[in-house]
Amino acid sequence: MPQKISENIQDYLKRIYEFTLSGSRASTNQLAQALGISAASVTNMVQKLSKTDPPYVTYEKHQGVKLTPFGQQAALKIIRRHRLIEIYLVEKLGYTWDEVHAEAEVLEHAMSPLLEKRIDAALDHPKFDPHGDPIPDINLEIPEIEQTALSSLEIGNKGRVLRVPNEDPQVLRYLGKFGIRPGAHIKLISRTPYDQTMRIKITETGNEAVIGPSLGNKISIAKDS
Amino acid sequence: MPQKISENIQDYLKRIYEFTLSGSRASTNQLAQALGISAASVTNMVQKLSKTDPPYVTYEKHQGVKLTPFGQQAALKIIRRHRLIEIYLVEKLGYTWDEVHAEAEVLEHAMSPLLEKRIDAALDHPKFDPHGDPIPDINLEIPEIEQTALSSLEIGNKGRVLRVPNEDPQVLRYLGKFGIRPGAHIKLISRTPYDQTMRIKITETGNEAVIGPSLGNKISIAKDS
DNA sequence: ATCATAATTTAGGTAAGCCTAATTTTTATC
DNA sequence: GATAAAAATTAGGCTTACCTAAATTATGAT
Repeated sequence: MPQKISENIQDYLKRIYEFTLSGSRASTNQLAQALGISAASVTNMVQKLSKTDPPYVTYEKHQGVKLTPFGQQAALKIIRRHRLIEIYLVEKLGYTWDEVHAEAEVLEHAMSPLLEKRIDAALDHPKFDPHGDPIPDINLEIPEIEQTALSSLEIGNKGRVLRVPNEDPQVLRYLGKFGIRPGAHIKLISRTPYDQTMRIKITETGNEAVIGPSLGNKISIAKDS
Repeated sequence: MPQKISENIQDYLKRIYEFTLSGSRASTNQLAQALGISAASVTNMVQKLSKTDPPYVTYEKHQGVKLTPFGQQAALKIIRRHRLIEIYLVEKLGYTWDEVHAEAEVLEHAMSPLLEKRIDAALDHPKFDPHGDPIPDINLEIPEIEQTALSSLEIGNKGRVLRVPNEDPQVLRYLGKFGIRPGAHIKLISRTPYDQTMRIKITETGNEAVIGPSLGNKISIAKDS
């Protein structure tokens, strides 16, 4: 019955997109926590999003949500803007990579198609944001990258960092200190049997860093063959 | 009694600022029209804005509103952002001067203090926006400029354009076509007695342009002595 | 000064998007 | 497969910022 929905759809869609990347559906609770609102509110909004014309999501009670193709386009549109802003702020305005996420989170909603185009052009159509996340192109195509978790690296083997988690400034500053950034070459020194904590060496800086297992799972690398 | 008010205060404050520049109070109807909402809504909001702590405006029934010093600071803060964005878009992203107002109108609300600082620095602390409007500095001081309306120029006399109206893209494109922009040197050729329509010559381009009286009143110049 | 008209305010109401509390459904364990 | 715990939904409410219609106040022309 309803037709149009507000601004913050975009936040819902982005989160749903993230949570359903792996193929599973996004749960009400997951979304509530990620969005910082109550589960009841999520249920409510999700029902609306499934009844627009066309619908943004498919929703079945107690089964979680999935994006429709239409919803996915909408999500990718906003993700493209978010990541373009991030890389722009770093490249052109001297931001550090731990500062850009929060800023982009706000700016993405205020970005016109024209501004998107100009920023894209000013950066010569960048393919990745500062954290290594791929930027959907103008047609919202997103390149598939072969990547594995840092945690799956074997001791003594080497790899190249592809992406790091992007939301927590503290983590980003920690990683930055050691030179762990997209493009950095690393080698796994050791892994404790008890808690899987890793020591890795960063080729470019010569530093060694300690990475816990949960962080290790969020850092993506390409393994050296 | 109330304490905090929403986002769009800023739009109210900006408009009130503009309408009270000349010293008079801003009327309910004026604001309603400028904001594209009903007069009743303006009355309502204005009452709220006069009851915050501290209040943004002083308001007396049927007498219109004025900004308090607090409200004026808030207005200048957003005007600074608006104008910084405008000049940034022109200087760094290839916008034309008729495109930037609408864009800035949205972006100004999404601009963090850090972004403001970076943009200000990237442009080396610009003093004017693309339309010649002064940009309040970091302390929200706004330089007073000696200026008069184009319409007050005497026939045969010369002047330098200081600012042009900034909101209507059509007008801006018209002016741009003749080279009428801040800094341009002009000479008044003639003025019809009947409707005060002026013909002016632009030194830089050699063009002649016809300017009606209402537009002539909105273009500010410095008269050549 | 009166009175029509214009401007403003008041009253009452709506839609969005959130909330808490109560209820229902699912899930996981014994 | 019963049942306790967890997850999700429904019901009912709140706030913000808008609206229209009706009432009030101000203004300006005679």
